[in-house]
Amino acid sequence: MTSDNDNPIDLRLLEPGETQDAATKAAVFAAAERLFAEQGFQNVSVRDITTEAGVNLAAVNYHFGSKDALLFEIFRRRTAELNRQRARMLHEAHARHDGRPPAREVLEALFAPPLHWSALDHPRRLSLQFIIRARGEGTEAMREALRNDVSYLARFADALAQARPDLAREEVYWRLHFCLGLIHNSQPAEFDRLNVLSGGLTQESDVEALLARMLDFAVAGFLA
Amino acid sequence: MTSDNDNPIDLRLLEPGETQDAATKAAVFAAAERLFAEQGFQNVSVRDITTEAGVNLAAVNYHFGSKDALLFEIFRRRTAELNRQRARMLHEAHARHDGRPPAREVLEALFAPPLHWSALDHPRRLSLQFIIRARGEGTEAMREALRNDVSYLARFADALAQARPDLAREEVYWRLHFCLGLIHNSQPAEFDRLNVLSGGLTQESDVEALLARMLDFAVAGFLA
DNA sequence: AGGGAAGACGAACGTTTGTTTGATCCCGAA
DNA sequence: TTCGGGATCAAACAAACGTTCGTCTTCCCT
Repeated sequence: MTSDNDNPIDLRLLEPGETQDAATKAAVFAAAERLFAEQGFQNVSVRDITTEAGVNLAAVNYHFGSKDALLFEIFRRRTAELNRQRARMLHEAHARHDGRPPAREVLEALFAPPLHWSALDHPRRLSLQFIIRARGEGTEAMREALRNDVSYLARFADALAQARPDLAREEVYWRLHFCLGLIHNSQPAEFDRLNVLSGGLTQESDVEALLARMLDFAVAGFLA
Repeated sequence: MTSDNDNPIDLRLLEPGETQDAATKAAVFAAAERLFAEQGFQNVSVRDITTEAGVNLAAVNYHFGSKDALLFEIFRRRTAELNRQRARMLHEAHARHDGRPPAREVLEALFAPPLHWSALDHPRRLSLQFIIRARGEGTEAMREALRNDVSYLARFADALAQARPDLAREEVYWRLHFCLGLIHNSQPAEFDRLNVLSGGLTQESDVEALLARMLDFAVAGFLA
């Protein structure tokens, strides 16, 4: 049981009908998430997954129906967890400031969960890479889910609009879009290039420092 | 001959050895760029390309060697053109300000070329999507090229460091990285989500307004 | 102890993939 | 006109793909 593996709590929490222990299912899920995150969706075959998980080839279709359904299941579970953490942090920021949190704390609720996931020793490190990948190379079902599930983003837009009531609503959306771009750019390949450019000066492994840097940049940009 | 097609000047400019007119080669190039940009690299087969181009299946391997070589050829040609435009704008900004351009004009040299390409009626609109795609789902050769070709980025970092001499060099690199993230986020899928979120309030088709918005945000973030 | 459903298994299915082959066409040079 | 070589063509290639099929195995329930 490595740190990347699922705990059974997650499995039962999101699928109430699941009564089986399904160790094989969890192994497939964990192996698929890791391989997909590292190599991309189309570059990983069902045989790669089942070999990595040490289970039979037919396990994917038996437990998840199809390769695409497995992909979507991973995507759905991880995005739900990430958005839950963001919503909770935003809620706490509201509670701390009588419903009108400053822009910095709103953006922190947006940035902190994914940035913490990106830490080298975090159990959800590969989940974040998976989600970021889904944005560009995901199934049509994934992209449709990303497109339509904007309810949690709307709450961030509302909070940001409250923090800068003089700003046109349209502008709030654009700047929120820019802030999200900062997160989606937190990919290993981008960090590698940054390291080459800076001659190893930049340390993306220091997550807290990166979060502070990103917040400085984003807050200044949003309040411009 | 649609607007997306290559002109023969490009072909001869980058491959001096080319003596053949090669209308078929240009048709394959144009069809491949469009399909790859729209559907992703792995979701487009050689048969899709040759059918779209109206040529024989073997044309890809005959003219480019392999599917991957064709991909890399498109990538190499388009990134070279984009970086050339950026370098030229940066050079002009230097010329206008005695070698010390303000941050806004440096960032404009970084943002303007890709943003102009993203305009609906621009002949390089799909080229930009292709380049952005290459960042996440590209071949290992592409990602290595992206990682190692930082020479043109170094000049932007130098110019930005001159505009804010008090800023630690390390910080300059980080904020340049953040600025690049704004560009990479200019994908159709992201714009779609933004439109859903804002209820159609945001108009990404107004490229000049978007460039101004992005510059406001990035300059404030960089000077924070 | 026995019955039965769920799970795991090896093996094969039919497609689709990128690539290669050898014949044929076309057109400029001799 | 004849020759020759680059360009195009239909056809086939082996490999890899996702999925499905029967058949064992396992283990809980009565």
